[in-house]
Amino acid sequence: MTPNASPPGRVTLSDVAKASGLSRATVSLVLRGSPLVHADTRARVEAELKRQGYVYHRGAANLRGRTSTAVALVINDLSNPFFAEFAAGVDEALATAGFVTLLGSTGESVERQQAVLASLLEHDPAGIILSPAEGSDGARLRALVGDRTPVLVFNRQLHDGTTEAGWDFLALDNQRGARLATEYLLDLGHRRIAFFGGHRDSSSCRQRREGYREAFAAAGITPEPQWLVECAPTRLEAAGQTGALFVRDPAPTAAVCYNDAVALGLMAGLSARGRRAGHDFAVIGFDDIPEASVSSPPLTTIAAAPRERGRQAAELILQRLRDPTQPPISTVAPVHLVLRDSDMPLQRSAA
Amino acid sequence: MTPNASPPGRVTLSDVAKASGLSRATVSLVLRGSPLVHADTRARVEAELKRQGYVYHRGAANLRGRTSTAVALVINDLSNPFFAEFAAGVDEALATAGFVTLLGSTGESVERQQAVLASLLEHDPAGIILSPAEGSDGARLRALVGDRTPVLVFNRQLHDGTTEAGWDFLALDNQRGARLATEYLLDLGHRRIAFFGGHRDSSSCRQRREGYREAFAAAGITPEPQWLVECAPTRLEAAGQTGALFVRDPAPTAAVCYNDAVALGLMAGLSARGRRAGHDFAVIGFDDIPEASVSSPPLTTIAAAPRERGRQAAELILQRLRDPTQPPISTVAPVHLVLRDSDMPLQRSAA
DNA sequence: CTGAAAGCGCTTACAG
DNA sequence: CTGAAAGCGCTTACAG
Repeated sequence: MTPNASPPGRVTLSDVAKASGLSRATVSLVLRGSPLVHADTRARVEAELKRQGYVYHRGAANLRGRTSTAVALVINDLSNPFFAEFAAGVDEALATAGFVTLLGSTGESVERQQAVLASLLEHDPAGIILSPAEGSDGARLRALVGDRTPVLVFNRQLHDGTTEAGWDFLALDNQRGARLATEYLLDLGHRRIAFFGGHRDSSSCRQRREGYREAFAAAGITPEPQWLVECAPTRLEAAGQTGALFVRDPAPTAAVCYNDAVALGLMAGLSARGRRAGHDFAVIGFDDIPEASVSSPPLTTIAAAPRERGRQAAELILQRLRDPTQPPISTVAPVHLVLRDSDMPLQRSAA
Repeated sequence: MTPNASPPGRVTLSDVAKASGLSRATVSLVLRGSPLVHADTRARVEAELKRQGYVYHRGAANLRGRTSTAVALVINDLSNPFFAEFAAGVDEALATAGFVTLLGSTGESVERQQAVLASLLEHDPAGIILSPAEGSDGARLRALVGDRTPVLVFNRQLHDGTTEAGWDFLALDNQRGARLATEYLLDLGHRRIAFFGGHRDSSSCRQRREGYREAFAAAGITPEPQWLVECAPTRLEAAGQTGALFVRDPAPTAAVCYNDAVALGLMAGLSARGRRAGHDFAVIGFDDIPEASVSSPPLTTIAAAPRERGRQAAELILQRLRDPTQPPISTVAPVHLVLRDSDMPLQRSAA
């Protein structure tokens, strides 16, 4: 309020204590709502707190109490809407619990991930939510993080196995998602269904392929090996690989895609060949990114509710902070089919 | 490495000092790369640091030195791709400078904004990057933040004026962007051009409308008042308001939209009326969100390069930390037209 | 080139 | 119900 040239200097507990003629201990008790303090004293202190514009210094409190009210969130990249939603969910739930989110991005680089974690660790997070960069080495991560800081691994399994390493794990039900998509297409009458996109060596791709196989097995059908086409999980790569679907006759009439980016790329690839998803070829994605609902046609897909996953991840790490001794838990988050317009029954494609 | 049941307990400077037969002061000097320390001593300390798995406690250092290596980033919502990109840029630049990002989301609520700021302030950020919630009151914010913590306001002006309040300001060149879009449509032969979407009382909307007027003025044309149609800046609202464009004859043949969300909604609204953007009506957006490049048709728009803006915001706040006394600076970030397929010359729409 | 002492802003036993 | 003292993990003068 007063126009000061020099920065005012922080108001501390001591200042407030002095001005109210009390000890710092008493003011501290007021701050944390202790019932030990007399109501009059409390009122007096609170007035003084307000008057001086006191701001609690959580860092000092944490140092003294050897606690931390921060949780580090390490993700690939916020420009991926899936992770942006996830981060929003994490931040929301952490804020509600009185924690602050320390953000770090790896850009899918294992080296940057080490650097980012090292830096975040210096800020003494109570726990870490880590969506590992592709190719992350569990042992190396563990050597860096140590065993003082609990970690929740999200989405991707670490190479040497997460659960065994004693870290919690939250995964999407990849297998069930792909099974749901495949079953739905089978119900629609399709028999020649491709699994399109993704890399065989990624754990999520393996799991989704497994769900695809499962649905075929349940239907008593054996999928042809050439219906499995690999490609990098990007729109561009997928568009470029579209041709691989039609090299042999009879070609597939439908595809379960590794993710939405791939599905969107496939739809573009189909357009380029004079075909249209939902009209003469059925396409199902995975993720339900925001674009899926506004593509043309809107994409039928498997939704993973990333924001809800974020909240769940935050809850899991908070729970771990409350009870550090309970054995590591591995959670599989549900997933569901969202029907839009990119699929259709077999008849139409035969026409 | 050793399977401990009980948590290991933090390794401190004292531990390392003791083990190397030195004082804490010396170890501290090693940590910060002081040239005062003998090379041999340094080597000895560094080996011990590694051996014990020492992790620097930046919070303790900051407390002692009365410094902070955190910057708070308060935004509306990460699920908005514009802000997600912005946040990614901020985080990237802060990380490079050795700072950590404290994340907070307001969800466009002025009350939550107060709460989030209060909470972040307790974590003692060196500075704050604030993209204010709509309707934010500058005086109220300033009362909360005080004048110890520098603030960079991004994107939206505060109600009582930012610059006067002594805070730095980074804005998009809204006016120039809208002028570029309008001029381009005029060049294409359009004369009846709507300004579609946004709320009159938001400063960015006012500025964009001003750019629109400017282009008309330069062309010596007076726009009709009914070409200004308001609506909330969401896809859904925009789709619903599409009809307002065609209530009077002759109707506009083109629209400059408040933002991409509105433009996408308008394109949907046009489709519903049997029209198609880029074919018989010209549409230009603002923001260049990722969806703009994959909509159907891809959207011609004004790009604000949000990631680059994020980096810029981080640079500005870091600069302010270096020199707290320099007068508040107000920066206007450039903006440019990205041509895609949702516009077209007038002739085609006349056909 | 290295060490002893004080202190950043808090909280936690321990007295009274 | 309130206060005096010690200490969280660091850094900063000040000596030597």
